[in-house]
Amino acid sequence: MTDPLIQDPSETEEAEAATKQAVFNAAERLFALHGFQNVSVRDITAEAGVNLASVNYHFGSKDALLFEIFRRRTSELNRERARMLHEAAARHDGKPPVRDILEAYFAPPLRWANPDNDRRISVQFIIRARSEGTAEMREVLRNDVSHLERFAGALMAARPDLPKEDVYWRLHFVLGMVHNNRFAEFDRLHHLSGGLTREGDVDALLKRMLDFAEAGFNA
Amino acid sequence: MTDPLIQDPSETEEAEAATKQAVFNAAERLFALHGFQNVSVRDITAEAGVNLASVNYHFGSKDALLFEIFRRRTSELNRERARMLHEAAARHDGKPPVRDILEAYFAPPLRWANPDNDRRISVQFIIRARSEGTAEMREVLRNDVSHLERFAGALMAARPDLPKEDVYWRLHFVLGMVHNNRFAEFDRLHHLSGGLTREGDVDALLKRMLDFAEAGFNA
DNA sequence: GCTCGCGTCGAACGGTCGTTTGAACGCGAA
DNA sequence: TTCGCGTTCAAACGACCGTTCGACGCGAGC
Repeated sequence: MTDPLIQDPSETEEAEAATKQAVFNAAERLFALHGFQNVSVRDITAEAGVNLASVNYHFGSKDALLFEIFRRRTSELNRERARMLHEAAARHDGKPPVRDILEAYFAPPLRWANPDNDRRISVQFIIRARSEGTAEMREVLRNDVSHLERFAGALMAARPDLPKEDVYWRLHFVLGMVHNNRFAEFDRLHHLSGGLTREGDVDALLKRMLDFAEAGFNA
Repeated sequence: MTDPLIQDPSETEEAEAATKQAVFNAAERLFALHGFQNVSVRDITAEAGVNLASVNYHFGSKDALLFEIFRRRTSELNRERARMLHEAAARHDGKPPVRDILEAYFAPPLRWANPDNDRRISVQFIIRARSEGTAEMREVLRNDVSHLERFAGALMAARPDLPKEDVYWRLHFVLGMVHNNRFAEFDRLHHLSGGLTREGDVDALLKRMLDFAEAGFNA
C-alpha cells in the first residue's frame, strides 16, 4: 500500500506484523489438519514460535482468529469462482452453457487442492469449516448465498426450459459432489478400488466430475 | 433372546439396564444436535436424568460411548441397504439395473430422516460422525468398505461395458450426493431458492436424486 | 533524555473437562 | 436376617483450556 516493493498478496489489508502472519498460517494449518476443537491456542502459538498471548492480542480470541481465516479464504475462493464464471460468460455472449458454469464452480477448489499448490491446506480448512465451524461461521454460510445466486441464475439462463425448482435441486446435488471431495474420501475410494483411482491428475478428475454433473443436471 | 415376549428391537444384545439405554439415547440426541466436542458427559447424564458416573460405568469412557452408538447405527443402516440391494437383485435375476442399485443406497437414510421417523436423529448422528468422529471411527469408515464393495460389484454387473475405474469414480460422486444431505444444506437450499424447495416429501426427493445420479452414472 | 505506545513475554486465573473414588443403596440368594 | 453383587450416588482429582494481567524491551516523537 505504501511501498510498492512489498509484494504482499494478502487481501487489501496493510502489511501485518510477522507474528500475526505466523499465527494466521500456523492456525490455518493446524485447524485444517486436526480440526478446530482439537487444536489449542497453545498448539498454535507453539507451532508459530510466538508467545501464548499473541492470539488474543492480535485477533481478540481463538474464535475470532478462526473466523478471520474462514472469512478470508472463502472470500478468495468465491472471488475466483466468480471470475471464472465471468470469463465463461464473456466467451459465450453472456450465456455460458451448463458445463462451463459447473466448471467455474468446480475448478478453483480442485486446483487449490493440487499437491504442489500451497493453497491445498486452505481447501482443507474450508471443508472443515463447513461441518465443524462455529455457529457464526455456519450462519455466514447459510446467509451468504449471493455467490450461489450467480450460479443459479446462470444455470437458469442456460436451461430456461427447466423449472426453477429443478435447477435449485440439481444445483444442490452438484454442490454435494464438490463438498464430498475431502482427502479422507479420496483415501477411502483409493482403498475401495484397490488403488485403481488416483487423484493426482486434477484435470482428469475435473473432467470426470464435469461429465457426471453435466449429465445429472441435464437428466 | 430368552423371553419371546420382549420385543426389544435392539441388536442381538440382551435387555440392558434402563440407565444404560437412557444414556445411549441422550448421548445420540445431544451429539447429533450439537456435535461431539460440544457435548460434555455432564450434559449427557443431565439430559438422561442419571448420575454423572454412569457413562464411565456402563461404557468405559465418553469415546467408547460415542463409538458404540456409531457402530450400532452404521451397522443398522448398512444392513438395511444390503437388504434392499438383495431384494433388488431378487427382482431382476441377480442383475439389478443401475437405478435400483442406487435406490438401495439412497432410500434407507432418506426414510430414516423423515420428520415422523424416530430414526431421524440417528441419521444426523451418522452424518456428524463422518466428519467430526474420532480417529477410531474414521478408521472404521475407511477400512470397512465391504458394504461398498457390494454396491460397486452390483454396478459393475449392471454396466459391464464400463471400465472399473469409471465405476469407482462415479460411485464416489454418488456417495457425495448422499453425504451432502445434511439439514444445514437443506436449510441453505431452502433459503437460496426462496422457499421453492421443500424437503418434506421424501419420495419426491428420492426420485430427484435418482434421476440425477442415474444420468450422471450413465454419462 | 524522556516519554509514550506497541508488541512481546512469563505467569497466573477461573473454569470446564473426563475420569476416579469410596461409600451407600437395592435386592435376590443363602 | 445376612451376605454378596451389581448399580447408583456425591464428591473430588488432576489436567487442560481460553483468557487476562503486569512487567519489560524498544524505537519514534516532542
